[in-house]
Amino acid sequence: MKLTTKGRYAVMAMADLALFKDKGPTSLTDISLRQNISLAYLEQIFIKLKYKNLVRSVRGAKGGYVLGASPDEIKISNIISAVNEEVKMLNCKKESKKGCNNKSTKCITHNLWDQLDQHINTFFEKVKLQDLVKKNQILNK
Amino acid sequence: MKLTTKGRYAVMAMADLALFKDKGPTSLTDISLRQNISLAYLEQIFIKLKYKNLVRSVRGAKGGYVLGASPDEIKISNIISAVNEEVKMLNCKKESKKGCNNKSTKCITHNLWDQLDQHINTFFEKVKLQDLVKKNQILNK
DNA sequence: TTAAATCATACTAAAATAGTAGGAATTGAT
DNA sequence: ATCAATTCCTACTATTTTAGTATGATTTAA
Repeated sequence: MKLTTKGRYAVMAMADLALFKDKGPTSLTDISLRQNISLAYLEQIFIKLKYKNLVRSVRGAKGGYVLGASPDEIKISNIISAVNEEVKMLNCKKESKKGCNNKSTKCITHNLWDQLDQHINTFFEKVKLQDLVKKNQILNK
Repeated sequence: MKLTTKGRYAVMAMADLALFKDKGPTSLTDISLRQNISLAYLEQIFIKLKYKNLVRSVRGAKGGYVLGASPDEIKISNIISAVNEEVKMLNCKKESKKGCNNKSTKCITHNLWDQLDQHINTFFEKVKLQDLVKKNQILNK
């Protein structure tokens, strides 16, 4: 599981889009200024968001981005996984050369990381964009 | 929140210690061989584990490390936080220069990361070293 | 005395992260 | 038709983190 500023930026930007969704397309310049994120970096992030249909783009002057769905339909997990291609915390198969071979004591902790991954994903599955912009409070579900 | 191989190595090594806890001190050389982790790297990790009293060292020949408490008293969260000094996923105060100032839209996602952090910690708080080695104990008796 | 072990510190290679840079294409407004 | 604002695209780069090496000192059972 990757949880870096890129994912955080993506969520912040999406929340920003949600906040201003009734005012037409929001330009990355605006988001860049409001959220204090480099414009060029935002552009890269939005390419990925668009690819996953989380946003739609409006090109040209007065263009920008709009949400690809309503805020109560977009899960945080969707956003995170859109910008960080890797979702799994640990894949023993891929690390087989490093000693983890799914048997014996070498992979004692395999299940642990697997469960953690599920745990985090579950968390992000439950929280919608809507939850972030509504009173800035995330409800316990 | 940092979840890297260092934390994984630490948990693996502690699990290894737990498995062999009835056979006197376990040397890092043994762990290194069994878990396929560089010896010198393990040494650095164990300095930190020892500092947090998760292990006790026995110096000299036939020495090694023993658990600082019984496996059912050691939480995974203790191990992770011992080797990765930073436990918090995001601290807005420390990032104030980057625009997050705990107010307005700039910190929309603050609560989200805060809750995620709690969520992960809760998970690691619940799992004990004992839980990891239970299954494997049969195999190694 | 010796070998096996921890302890301590400094250095380094590799990878990931977080950007920059420089343009090309599109389109609303004048 | 032109211009400016915008997305789109690709490559490059600086910084930081991670993971690992290297070297040697200290301790202690045999």
